[in-house]
Amino acid sequence: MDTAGWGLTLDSSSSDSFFPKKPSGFLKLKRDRDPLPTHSSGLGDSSSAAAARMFPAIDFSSTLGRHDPNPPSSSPPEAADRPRVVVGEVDFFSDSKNRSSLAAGGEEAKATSVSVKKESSAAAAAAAAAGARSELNVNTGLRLLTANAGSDESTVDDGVSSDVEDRRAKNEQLAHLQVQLQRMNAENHRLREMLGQVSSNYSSLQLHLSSLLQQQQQQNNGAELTQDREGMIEKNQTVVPRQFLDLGPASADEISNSSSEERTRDGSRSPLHNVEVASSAVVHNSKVDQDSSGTRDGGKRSVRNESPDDSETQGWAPSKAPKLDAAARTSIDQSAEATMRKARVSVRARSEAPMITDGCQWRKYGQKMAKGNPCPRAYYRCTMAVGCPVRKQVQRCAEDRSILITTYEGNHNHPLPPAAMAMASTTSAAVNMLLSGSMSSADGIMNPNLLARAILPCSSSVATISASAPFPTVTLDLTHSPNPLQIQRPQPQFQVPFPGQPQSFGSLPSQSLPQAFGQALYNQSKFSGLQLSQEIANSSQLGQQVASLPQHLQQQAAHHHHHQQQQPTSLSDTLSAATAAITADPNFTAALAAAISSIIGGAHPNNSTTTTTSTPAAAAASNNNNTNTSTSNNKMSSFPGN
DNA sequence: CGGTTTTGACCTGCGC
DNA sequence: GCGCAGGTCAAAACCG
Repeated sequence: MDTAGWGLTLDSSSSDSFFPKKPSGFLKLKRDRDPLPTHSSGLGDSSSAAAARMFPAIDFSSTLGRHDPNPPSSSPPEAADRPRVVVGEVDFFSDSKNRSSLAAGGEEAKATSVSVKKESSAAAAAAAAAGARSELNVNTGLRLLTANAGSDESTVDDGVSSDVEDRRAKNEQLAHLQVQLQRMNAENHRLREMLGQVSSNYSSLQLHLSSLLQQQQQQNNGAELTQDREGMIEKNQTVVPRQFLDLGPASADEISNSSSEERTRDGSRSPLHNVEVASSAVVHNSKVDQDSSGTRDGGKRSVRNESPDDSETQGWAPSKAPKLDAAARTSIDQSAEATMRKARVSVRARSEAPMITDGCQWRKYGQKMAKGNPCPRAYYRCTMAVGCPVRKQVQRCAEDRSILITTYEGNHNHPLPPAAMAMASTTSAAVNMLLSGSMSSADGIMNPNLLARAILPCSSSVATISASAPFPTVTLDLTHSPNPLQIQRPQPQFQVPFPGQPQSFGSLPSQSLPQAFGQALYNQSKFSGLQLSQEIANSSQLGQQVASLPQHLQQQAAHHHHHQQQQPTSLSDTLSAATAAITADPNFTAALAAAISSIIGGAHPNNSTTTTTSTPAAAAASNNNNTNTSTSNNKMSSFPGN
C-alpha cells in the first residue's frame, strides 16, 4: 500500500533507521509535495475525501481543526479507518471561517483548541485499542505541532492570515521534509559505502589468508616431496594459493593436449566428460607445483594469470604484467583477487531462447566467432548498476545447438532483485566455493565428483571444476537429466541443511532449480568458509572472531581442521568428517554464516586494505547478507523488478 | 532521444 | 617477429 509507505516516509524523522519502502516513498513524496498547497487550498471541498485518502499525511495536518465533532457517518470501511481525515479537511477551514466570520463564541474556539489535545490523546487511545496503524498517530502528532499551532493562535483574529500561516507552516514542513530527504539520501549513500567496505574487507581477508598460505608455502618450498599419495595430498594442502594461481596455465599444458574437446567453453563434452575433466585437473594439480618450482611453461603462463592483478581497480582491463615469482610475494594478494575475479561459472542448459533469463539486465557489447564453434559467442555486461563488473558469455554448443552455454564472470556490486538472486548467488557461491575450497584444502580440487555432488546433490555429474579453461571454471550442467527442470531425489549424505529452508532438493518446485543451485553452492561456500575461518584463526589475529562460534562447532571445525592437517588421510575421510560436521548440527551452516558475518563485521573498522573492485566472495557474502540485515537492506535503493 | 545491438577495428597474450 | 585467437572498444545502426 503506497499511501501507508508515503505517510511513514513523511513522518519518519524520528526513526531514521526504520524506513520501509523508502524509494517508493521518496518518489511519491517528491511528486506529491508539489500539489500540496493546492490540495490544502481545496480542502474546503467536501468532495476531497478521495484525495484525502490519497494524501493521508496532508490530511492529517488539516485534521487538527477538530475531530471531536461528528465523524462521518457514511464513510466507507477504508475511510472509517481514518475518519478524522475527511472531517479534518472540512473542519479546518470551517473552523477558521467560523472563528473569523461568526463572532464565534469562545466555546467554539475553545472546542478547537481543546480538540487539538484531544486528537493526540484520542489518536493514541485509538492506536492502543486497535494495536495497529501507529503511523497514523505519529503523523497526527507531527502535524499537530506544526500546522495547528499556528492556526490556533493567529487565525482567531484574522481568517486570511490563517490561510497564510497555514501555508507558511506547510512550507516549513516542506523544508523540513526536504532536509529529511537529504539526510536520508546521505545515509543511504553512507550505507552503500559501508556495504562496499564490507565486501572489500571480506575479500581482503581472503587475500590475507592466501598470502599467509603463500608464506607457508615459501617456507616449505625446499622440502622434497615424496611420490606417494600422502605426500601429494600434504603438498596440495600447503601449496594451495599457488596451486590455484597456476591452475589455468598448467592445465593448458597438461590437459588441453590430451583432450582439448573437454574445454569448458567448447561446451562439447558430455556430462560424463565433465567428471573426467575435473579428474584430470586433480591429477594435474600435483604437477602444477612442479611447474611453479621452475618449469618453463609454468612460470611463463603464471605471468598471464597474474597479470591482471596489477590492474587492481580495473579488473577487466588487462595490463602489462611484471615478471613475477620475485614479486609474487608482494603482489600475491592482488594476484589472488584477480584470480577470483577471473574465476568463472559456466552454466549449460537447454534453451531455444538466445539467452537464459537470469533476472539481470545485460547489454551486449561484443560478438565473436570462436574457434571450433560455428555459433558466435556473445559478450554481455551487466547494466543493472554503473560499473558492475559482471560479464557473461553466451554461446551455443557446437554439437548440440539446443544447449546454451552461459559463462558468468565476476560478481555484482549492487543489490539484486529476487529474480536475479538465484543465478547471482549461484555464480558467486560457485566462485567462492572454488576459491575457498582450493585455498583451504585440496578437497575441492582433489575430488571434484564429491564436490559436484555437494554443489548439487541431485546429480553426480552436474558440476565440475575445469582446469583446462584459461581461468578456473565451475561448470554446472543442467542438460544431463532427461528433463533439466526435473530434480531427482538427493543423495542422502549430501542433504545440506539450509538455514531457513528446511526442505530438501527433492521437495523443491521445479522452477526453483536456480535457487537450489544457489543455496547449495552458497552452503558449500560456507562450508569452505569454515576451513577458511579456521586457517585464519590459526594464523592471524582474526582467530578471536572465529571464537564467536559456538564451542561445539569450534571443536568440530577444529577437529576437522586438525584432522586435515595432521593426518594425510584419504579424501573420503576428510569429506566424511566435514559431512558429519555439517549434518551433525542443523544449525551448523547458520552458525558458520553468523561467524563469517561477525568476521566481516569485525573487520570493518580496520579497513586497512581498500580494494575498490568487487570480489566474488564479497559479492556472494554481501548479496546473501543483504537478505539478513534488514536495516541496511532497507536503506538500499531497490532495483526495478523484472 | 536514450538505450541497445551490431560490427569492424583494435589490443593483448600466446604459440610457433 | 608474426600470426592467431580471445576479448574489448566504439561508432553506426536500430529500436521503442
